[in-house]
Order: sequence, then structure tokens, then C-alpha cells
Amino acid sequence: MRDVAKLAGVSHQTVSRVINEHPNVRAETRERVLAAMRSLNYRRNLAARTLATRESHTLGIVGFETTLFGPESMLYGIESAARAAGYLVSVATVRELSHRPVLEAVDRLVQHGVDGIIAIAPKPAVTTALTHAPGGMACVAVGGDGGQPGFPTVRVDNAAGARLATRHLLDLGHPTVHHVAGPLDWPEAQARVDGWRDTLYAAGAVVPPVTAGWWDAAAGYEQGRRLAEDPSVTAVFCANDRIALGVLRAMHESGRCVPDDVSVVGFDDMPDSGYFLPPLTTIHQDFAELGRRALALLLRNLGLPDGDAPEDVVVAPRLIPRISAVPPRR
Amino acid sequence: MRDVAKLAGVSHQTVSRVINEHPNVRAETRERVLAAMRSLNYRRNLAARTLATRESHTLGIVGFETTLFGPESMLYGIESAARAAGYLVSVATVRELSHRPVLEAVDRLVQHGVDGIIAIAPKPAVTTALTHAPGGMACVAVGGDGGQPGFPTVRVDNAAGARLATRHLLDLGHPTVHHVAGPLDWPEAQARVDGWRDTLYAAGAVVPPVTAGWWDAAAGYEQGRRLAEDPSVTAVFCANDRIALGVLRAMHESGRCVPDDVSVVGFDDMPDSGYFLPPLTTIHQDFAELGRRALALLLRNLGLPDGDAPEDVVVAPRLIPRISAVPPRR
DNA sequence: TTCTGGAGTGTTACCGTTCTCATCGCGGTC
DNA sequence: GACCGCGATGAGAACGGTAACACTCCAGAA
Repeated sequence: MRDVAKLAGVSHQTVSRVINEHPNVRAETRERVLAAMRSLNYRRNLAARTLATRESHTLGIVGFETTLFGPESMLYGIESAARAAGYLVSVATVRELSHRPVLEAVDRLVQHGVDGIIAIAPKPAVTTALTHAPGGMACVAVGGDGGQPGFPTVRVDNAAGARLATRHLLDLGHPTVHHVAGPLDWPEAQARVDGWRDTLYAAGAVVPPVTAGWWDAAAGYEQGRRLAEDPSVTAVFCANDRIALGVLRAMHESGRCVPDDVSVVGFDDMPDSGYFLPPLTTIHQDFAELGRRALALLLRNLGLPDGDAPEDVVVAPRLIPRISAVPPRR
Repeated sequence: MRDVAKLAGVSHQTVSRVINEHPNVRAETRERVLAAMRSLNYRRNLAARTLATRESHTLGIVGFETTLFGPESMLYGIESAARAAGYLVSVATVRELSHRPVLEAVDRLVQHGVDGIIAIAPKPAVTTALTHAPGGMACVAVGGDGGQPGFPTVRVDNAAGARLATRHLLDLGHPTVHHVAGPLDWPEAQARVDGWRDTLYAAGAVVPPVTAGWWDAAAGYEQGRRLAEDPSVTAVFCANDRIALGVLRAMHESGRCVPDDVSVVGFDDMPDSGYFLPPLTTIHQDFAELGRRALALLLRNLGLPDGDAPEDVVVAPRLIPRISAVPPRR
């Protein structure tokens, strides 16, 4: 910077003003400085700027180290929105959704001087850990289902999605709908159970017992085999598309045809779920949008004084009808 | 830091020595400083440290903004290895694998002072853009297939994977193997074509024409429909699992049973490909390992003097036999 | 004419570390 | 007993920016 100043025949402060687009610089001076910057191939040193302003223009993301479809799509949504706002994103992942690891991840991000943190928080432990973040650090949780009240959160309306799915199957004429849930200690899984159960109640339908497991096809397969043995099962709502894939295979192996014998609905709308056998009717979640909303919320809270102005953003899911769900055969 | 020094009754320099575990500090003094740090809840300011040392302990990743299975898994591999080595990772994504966007992403990372860059480089344009990175910035490309010679690269041996798949089908007794390729301007796709073709040549089998498309199920479906019309097709090797999913559905809709009428082999070993209908025989790539290797290579090059000591790392894929590939029916 | 105010610029301090070099004891060597 | 070397510590200068303030013009108002 000193070199640029010397070459342009001005003080370093004027160079700084040019960089920061300060209005009170004569046009001719600005040109001279810009030319000097170009000819010296100058790039401002962000570390020095950070030291002086205490703003790093970097945002932290606490991610969950596993290949679940959602979190990854959100990362892209967050990153591209952050880029547009002039921020870079740094990622710290946790192997386990519990207090300690999350605090460590937050600590790493804080040490590196991020201006704010967005945490993938499918379980409440993440949010509570976040409340213990060093004072004044702006945080936003994304995911879960309504977690810590008073904490800024962005999430999908899981119960509404479940209602959509269940209602769809009921409307097709199924007497009731079975549900293969995700891990019940995940609020998202629980909210889907609630939405499903409420819809059945409201319709006066029998509420079958819930079976739960992990979010993957193996779990869906295992529980699908059990459901397949019960001839009264004609409609199954799965907590996500991967589970649905397992159920599809279980039904097939048990000789029950989908959708002729059993209708299946998933949740997530993964990229290729339209190519399952048969193409899966499912509930779409726009993860990229979720990421963008989370970023917008964080940026807003960043600008605010220190006072909390938390806010919850809830994004509505929507039904994607394909052909794995049809009216029951009589 | 000054406060800590004052409280411990030492100079700021001694505090610095304690933080950096310099050996020449009396044990008793160290204890006093550590106690002061704890009681003041002191955290070192990384920005200042970066300014003074010109090392940010941050690594940059240039990612590809799309939900391909591989890159995402690699991110986790890189991140956890980076964490172990004391680095934080920052991510800059590009929407398009061409020169300009990649240079911009690199520039953003450089501005933020990353110590080195790992780029997801499935296409050569990324690597060539990387060679234009500001001098002295350590870079590693991961992915692609042999790209820029002399540029440090980590990749999977795609041709070997293709040979594995093709040989497997040939060994089962299929007279020849058809191939549904990925986009041929991607070296990975091309290498898989080469490995497939070479194996057929070597076995003296007929080499059918290649059909190519994008890496998704839609492309697989479209080309699968065409292959299904040809009754001589008994074995299909797909460039990845998503394409295979589309082929599976196409075969099913055309009334050709997999694996009885047609055997199918994929590539990638995505999490749930064992639950396709039928469970997919495929080629496993360990993306997390790839990420770890890339990081190790980068760290090594980081330590080196300025002289380039590039090196290529090639990871071997392996066959995962499931039940979508069986001997042909005679 | 003198005062006022703002545009344009420079001066100096400061952000929180690390680095270089100097200082001070102290035990061992000749 | 003078000298040397080394362990333990401190003082001050970087590192590359930004913030606060001072200063100089010069136009317009009193």
C-alpha cells in the first residue's frame, strides 16, 4: 500500500480511501491511484483490515459430517448468497450432534474471527450449544423444528409437509396411512410424525403404530419388510426419500407391487427420486432457499445493535405428485 | 494480551511464548501466564497473528456448485483432515467449470489470505485457471483424470475402475458390454470410456457405440430406453450410479428384467445404491480418502521451499459385487 | 472583509501478534 | 576470578491496513 501511495504521489490514507470508495477523493487522484494499484498488481491485505476494523467479512458454518442430502444443498445456497453479500464462508464440521463437539466447532470459528455463524441444527443440542457462544456473536440455526424459542431459526414446516403427504394419500381413498419415521430424537422426524398423526385423527382414520429408524434406505428396507407382511397396509408415508427407497425394495421383494398394492410417499425430493421404481411422489424442500434465508437472517441480525431481534423463518414444503401413490385397488 | 501480561506480571512477549509453546519459559512462569489467560478468558487474535506471520492457518477450497455426490464427500474428508492439522477451511464455489469463474473464486480465497488451495477440478479448465493463481500460492487439484502434467493432482484411477467393471461383466460370460457414458468433455468420463473400450479390445469383444449424456438419472433413462430396444444388449456399464438408476428404470419400463435379461454395473457406490431394484453392482470410490490425500499433498507442498515438487496421487477404486450383474441367460 | 463549512488530503496513533535483538543472571571452564 | 554460553525475559519495531483528527484551500454567507 505504501508503494502504491508513493507511485501515485499521495498518502497511504488516500489509497485507503480509494479502495473503500470514499466519496471525497478527486476523480483525477482516484484514477492515478487506481493506475498505480494496477501496475503494482496490488491486493489489499484482509488480515490487516480485519485487525483494524474487527470485521473479517467471513461467516462460519457449523456442518454435520455426514452425507445427508439436505445440509449439503444448503451449503451452496448459503455460499452463493454470502458471496453476493461480500462474505467468504468457513466450514467447521462436527461428527456428532452433541454439546461438546459443537462448542469446539464454534470456538474454532470464533478464533478465526468470523463475523457470524450459521449452524446446521437438526437436533436441539446444537442450538443450546450455540447459546453458549461467546457473547455478541451473531448466530442463526437452520433445520430442526422450532427448537430453542427466542433463538433465530430457519426451518421447513415439517408438520405441514407431513400433512400434505398424508392428506394426499387419504384423498386418494386409502382408509389409513402407515408411517416409517426417522430417528424420533430428531425434531424434524417427530414433527413429521405429528403432522401425519394429526391428519389421521382429523380424518377419523385409524392411527397405526409408528416404526422409526435412521434416515437411510437400510432402515426403510427393514421396516418395509415388516409392513409388507400386513395385507391391510395400502399406503406408506416415509420420513424421507432414502427411507422410501428401502421401502420400495422391501415391497418389491415381498411381492407387493407399488403403487398397485401399496402407495408410497417420500419426503425431500432428492435429485433422482423421480427415477425410482416407480417414480416417487414426495414432499419437496428447497434447501438452497433455506440457506439463502438463513444468510439473510444472519446479515440482518449482524447489522442490528447488540440487542437480540431473533426471528423465526418457516419455509413451506410442497407436494410433488409422481406415480408411487395412486388410489387403492378395491 | 497486554492485560494477560500485566496480570501475570510478565511482558507481552512472554505471553506470546507461552501461547506458542516456546521451550525457553520457566515452568512456574508458564503456569502463572496460563492462569492469567484462563481468568481473563483470553483468546488469541488470529487476524493479528496472520498479519505478523503471513500465515492464516486457513485453506481454501474451490468447489463446484452442484449436487454431485463426489465433491461433497470430499469436502468432509478435507475438512476433518484440515482440522487435525490445525487449519480451517474456507469454501468458494463456482457455478460453471470455466476459466473466469474459477479465477474469481481463487482470487477471493487469495484475498482472504488462505495458505493454500484445493480445487475440485473435474475439468481441465479448472486446473489451467489454477496455474494462473498468484505466484507462490500452493495449489492441489483433485478429480479429473491426469489433467495438467506437472501440476499436483489427486484422483481416482477411472480407467482401472472401468476395466474392473467391464472385466467383471465379461467374466460373467457376456459376449460384450455396452456403455452409457458421462459428458465426454469430462476427463473422468473419457477415462471410463477408455478403460471400457480397452478391456473389450483385449478380450476380442465387439465394441458397441458409446452413448453419452449428463451424470444424472434422466440421461441414464433416456439412453437406457434406446438400449432396451436392442435385444442383443445383455450387459451395460454405466458411468455412475445415478445414470445406472435411470437405466434400471428404463429397462424395467421396457419389460427387460435386470439382472435376468440385462446386467447393469454402476460407478461411485453412492450411499443407497445397495437398495436400488435390484441392488447395484458398482465401483467404489473413496471420496473421503481422496480428500484426505489432497490435503496431505497440499500440506507437504506448503512446507516445501518455493520450488515445485508436484506429485500425482492416484487412488485405486474397487468392485462392489451386488446382484445387478449376473451371467447372461442362454 | 471576515467568517464558516465542506471537499480533498496528510499525519499520527492504533489494531494484537510475532520477530529481532538486547539484557541479565548463573553455572561451568580455563 | 575473568570469560563464555545459555536459559529466561523484556523492549521496540514491524506486519498492512483503518480511524480520528488536523490542515489547506476555496466558495458562499454575513
